[in-house]
Amino acid sequence: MSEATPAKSMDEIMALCKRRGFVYQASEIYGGINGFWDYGPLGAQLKKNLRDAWWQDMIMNPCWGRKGPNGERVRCVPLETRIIQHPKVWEASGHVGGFNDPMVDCRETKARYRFDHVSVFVPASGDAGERPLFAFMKDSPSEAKQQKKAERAFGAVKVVPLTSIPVEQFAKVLGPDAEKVGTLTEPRQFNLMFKTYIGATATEDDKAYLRPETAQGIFVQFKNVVDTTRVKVPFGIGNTGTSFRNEVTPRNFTFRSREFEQAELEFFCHPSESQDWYKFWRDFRMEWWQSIGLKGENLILREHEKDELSHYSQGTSDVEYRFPFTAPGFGELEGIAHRGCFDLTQHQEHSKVKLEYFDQERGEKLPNGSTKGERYMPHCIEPAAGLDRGALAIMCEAYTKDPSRPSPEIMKFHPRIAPIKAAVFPLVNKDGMPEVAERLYDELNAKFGRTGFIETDAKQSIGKRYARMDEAGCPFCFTIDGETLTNQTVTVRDRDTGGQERIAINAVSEYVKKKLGV
RNA sequence: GCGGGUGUAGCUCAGUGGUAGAGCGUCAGCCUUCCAAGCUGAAUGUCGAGGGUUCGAAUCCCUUCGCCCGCUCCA
Repeated sequence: MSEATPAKSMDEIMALCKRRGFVYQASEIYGGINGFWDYGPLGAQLKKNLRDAWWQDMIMNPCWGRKGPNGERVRCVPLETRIIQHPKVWEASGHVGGFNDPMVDCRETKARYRFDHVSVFVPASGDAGERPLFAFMKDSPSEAKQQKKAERAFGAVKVVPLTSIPVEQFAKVLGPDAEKVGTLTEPRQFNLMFKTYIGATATEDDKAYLRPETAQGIFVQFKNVVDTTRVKVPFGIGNTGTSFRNEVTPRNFTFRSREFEQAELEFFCHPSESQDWYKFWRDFRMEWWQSIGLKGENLILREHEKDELSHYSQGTSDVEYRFPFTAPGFGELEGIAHRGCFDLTQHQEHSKVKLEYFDQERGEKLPNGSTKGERYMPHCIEPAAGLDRGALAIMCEAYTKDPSRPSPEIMKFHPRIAPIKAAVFPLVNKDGMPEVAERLYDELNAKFGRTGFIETDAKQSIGKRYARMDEAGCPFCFTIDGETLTNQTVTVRDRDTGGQERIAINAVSEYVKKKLGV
């Protein structure tokens, strides 16, 4: 951790989130429920602003109107797909298999292993008899240690997976770092997908899953979007919505929640252009997070190593933020993955519906001037962002402690994301100031109320009202004072500096408009 | 799932067996012409929940839940 960014206290951030109504524990009056968090009034608006910014910059005006690597405007359309999909969707996507890794625990060492990752030294030939079998993890210290023991016991040894050993024989297995035999539990299933039942009878035949990602809904509707709109590859389909994962250990405030919201774009392109688009999206997504306030060295773009990649991926990058609880490490905000044609191919195989795209602009030129066309399976670039993680990163980044100020805790939100956009205060609650404040408040609320809260408050001292706005992250406060009544000017107080300037009261709307970028 | 810590007002916390507390915040009033100022007053708790021991439990014991840290996990 560098000197420039002193560690922020997660406890203090969480306390402020509760105190000012950003985040509440879900079902708190019943004792809470592990892995679930609710947003209070300010948090709900903050997250909506984040979601709206994504929607605007990814779908309605993708990449701020910038041209893609093909030299044309980036084109995207929205989609809203359901949390519950046909169960076969998750078989095709690989989630049913992948979300069911059986695990074994060691009763002695308390270690937990993925069942299919554990190997065992057994005699090269014949039965071990009453002698133990020596379990180990490949490429861990246990490998050499157990091999030594096994060779002493059996002479020649061979390696077999633990999955090939009948559970009845586990009593003979010596765990990787155990002293006694028989400490491994039988393999247990960990279902990372939430299960539910469709229909009132709720039998096993009615089983369905709550989606672990929004992406599959997009792939499943790819053909409908192509057939019913005038989109042409390359283009993207965006979808925001709630997903569910039965995390083994929900941890770190809202960072690893069991219910969370994603904003995913699946961008479809010709295989030959896919690398260019991958790089394009990777770089834009990094720039986008920076543009909404995650500036500085706490945000990084990290390209995955080859051995980190999924078997189908030809490249993945993460936008990562250094949270107080990950520092000096980073936590993932968004993954930008080159998924190749894996998903569409999988769904084509499982559904038996052709999902290939017929590209009329490709292929050899015909005498009449048109082209012959080319049929291919589009490749897909997937920028998949976590909105709750984004909101959390924004809150952590915004949280600033300045003991030199009378109100030491300040949320320095980017104006575009700030849940409270502006506040209007009469300096004192008399002499006609409240009436002027009321009129200005009405004007601002009518013009900017759709972007967030506009506040007004005449009670208590002006310092206290400014302080409250600092903690809530309101970027500007407009104050009506004695001078307003004579020359029609107000003061603008800047949240981050506490500095003030004086502007004409009829210029306030324009000022806010410009600062909010709306 | 394991181990450690923790849970008292909105927030931070004190309270080790004998009437439930403080600071800050919140609210009301007064005051106040620019930064949590001052004065007066007020509200707020099944002491995380359940059970037990005891004449009596926030306090001791058991169970359970949440949160934090470490392990484990993270397709």
